Amino acid sequence: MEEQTYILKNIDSFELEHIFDCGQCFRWNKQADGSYTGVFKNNVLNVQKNGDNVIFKGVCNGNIQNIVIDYFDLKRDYKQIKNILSKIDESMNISIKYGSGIRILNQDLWETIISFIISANNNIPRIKGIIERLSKNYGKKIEWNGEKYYTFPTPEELKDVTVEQYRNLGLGFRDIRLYETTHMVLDKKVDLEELQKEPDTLKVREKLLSLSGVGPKVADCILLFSTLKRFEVFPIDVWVRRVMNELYIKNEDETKVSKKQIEKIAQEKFGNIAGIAQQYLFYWKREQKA
DNA sequence: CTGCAGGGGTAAA
DNA sequence: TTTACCCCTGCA
Repeated sequence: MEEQTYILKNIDSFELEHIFDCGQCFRWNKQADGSYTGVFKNNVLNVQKNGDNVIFKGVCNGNIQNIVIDYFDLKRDYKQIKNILSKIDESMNISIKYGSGIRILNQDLWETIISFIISANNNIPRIKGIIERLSKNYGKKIEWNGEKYYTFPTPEELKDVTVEQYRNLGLGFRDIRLYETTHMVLDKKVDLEELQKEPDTLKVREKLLSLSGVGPKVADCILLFSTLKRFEVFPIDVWVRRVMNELYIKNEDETKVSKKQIEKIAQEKFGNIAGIAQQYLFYWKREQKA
């Protein structure tokens, strides 16, 4: 594959740190020069920001411009979304200023499912390590710029992998979940192409929940961060619970705040773009702590 | 140095 | 509603 370059000029709402460190993806790594390199589908890309211009460079399976526009959700008007959300209240306004360059990536459905199964009760460095080892062992190699990269393995590529082999990669108790989900997808007990076409979000959610290792939080992450693109869902993890309690509920013990309570407030305040609001709040809260 | 809690939850009891 | 679960890290 030949290297391609694409330059976006005068871009609005696009910050590398915000996009890659807001918890939606696991395969983008910061380089010494501040740029990020990542693998998605059969593409390896380096993204660099220079003033208001963004330079995309890498090897792509297709036209780099089309691929970038799709993956980075460039057709969506985040300025308008931020306008709406920032008027809701002052906390939302502050968190949006903090993560003003966030964009929700269009990530491959299969990769998102497996990545977030791995994320359960886990921390980011370990999640990233597991995904890299999975790719290195079972994905396809792509060489670019003297470096080796590996695509995320397809269900077919994981067909013969045993539970024990997963365990040896450091999956821990998630080994069986990965095995079961892979075979449910291979056997079309859950048909990902059908899922992609299904308009009813609740039906899609139900299907996702039937997968092994997918509970409410993971299902919502898949709905929001993959090509399913459901911006109305509001994934609730410990950070989101924390920030929602601090801002709106103010319970002495945040662990006592129910999911339903948080969901209701999110729905009332943020409506059909609650998922994006969640990203601003999550990034804001998490970076403050870090 | 050893011990132990806790981490972007889930499934089974 | 409560509890165990793999593995790694941070900290007492």
